[in-house]
Amino acid sequence: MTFPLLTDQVTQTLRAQGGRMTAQRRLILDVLQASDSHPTAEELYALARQSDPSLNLSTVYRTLNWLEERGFVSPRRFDDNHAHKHFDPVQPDGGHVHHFHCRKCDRVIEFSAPQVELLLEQIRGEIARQHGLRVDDAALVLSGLCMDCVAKS
Amino acid sequence: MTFPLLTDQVTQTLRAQGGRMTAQRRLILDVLQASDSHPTAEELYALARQSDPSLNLSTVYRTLNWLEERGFVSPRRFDDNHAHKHFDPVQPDGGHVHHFHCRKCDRVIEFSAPQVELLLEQIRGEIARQHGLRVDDAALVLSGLCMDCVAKS
DNA sequence: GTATATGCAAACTGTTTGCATTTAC
DNA sequence: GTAAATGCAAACAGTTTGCATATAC
Repeated sequence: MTFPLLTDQVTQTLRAQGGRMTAQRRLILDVLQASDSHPTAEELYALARQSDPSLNLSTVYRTLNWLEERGFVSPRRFDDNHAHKHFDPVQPDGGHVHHFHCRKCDRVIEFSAPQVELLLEQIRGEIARQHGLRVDDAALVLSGLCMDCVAKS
Repeated sequence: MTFPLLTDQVTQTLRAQGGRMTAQRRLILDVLQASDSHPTAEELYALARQSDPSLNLSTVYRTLNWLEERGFVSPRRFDDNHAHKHFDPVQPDGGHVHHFHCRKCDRVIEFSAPQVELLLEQIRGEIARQHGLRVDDAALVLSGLCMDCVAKS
């Protein structure tokens, strides 16, 4: 799951926008590319410091933000600790609610449809079989434009 | 999407575990129940303080954690700001990678299968049609036990 | 040479914790 | 009366920012 072109692409963008390819950025990109473990900023920092102990954590954050703004990396959140959480009441019937997040107005819309549940069940089975693991839960987060924002555009 | 029984259920559990139903807890539960906006702890705090300005933020956190531990509320994370992020390289072909999160060893396993993509496509269409919105992206996070942890148990 | 990045320390946000006081049972 | 919950302040983790210094172009 590595993309040998990442550093090159970034260098191009950098050039196009009057930015500069520094040793730190190159290092961070290398580490990012070499890693398939979804590192957090801190983990990436620790890895990169093995090569350059003088690297600063804020440089890592600045670089990651820069990369994210330009679509080179995408943030994911898996762990429930230390995260900015939203709390929903849990459904008494144990049924599942999934979410749609409008990227324009930030609205969150819940949905749950039997057909969706059925399809998800197939996916869960598929993945469980393929990887030999046990799937207990499936969280689906769709994103796009909600009805209101679609109407406005 | 409200469950009138929430406060009652919590009271029962509380009783069963030697806990106490306080005015603060009742207030937090009421606010949680009345709200369909997926409030964060801070938002919930702000809402609840309208009824009881002496309510403390740490009480809100403690109550939410208590509720979460007992399965009464479930945390969700939607916003990319202020969250504990994991960074992945974005795939150049725009293809999709989904994730499996082992709740025991915290390992994250990527997967992407054409069948899954196909099923997700159906879900996206279904939801888009049902709600009249535009779905640009679908993030699927499965969780359970990974192969290693299954083997160990 | 100049604009851009860096390192460092200090600030900031969201969350947790220790402890004395209050309160539900 | 006693164990459990609260309020408060202080600590904590992850992230951002201001500023002087260094460096890519």
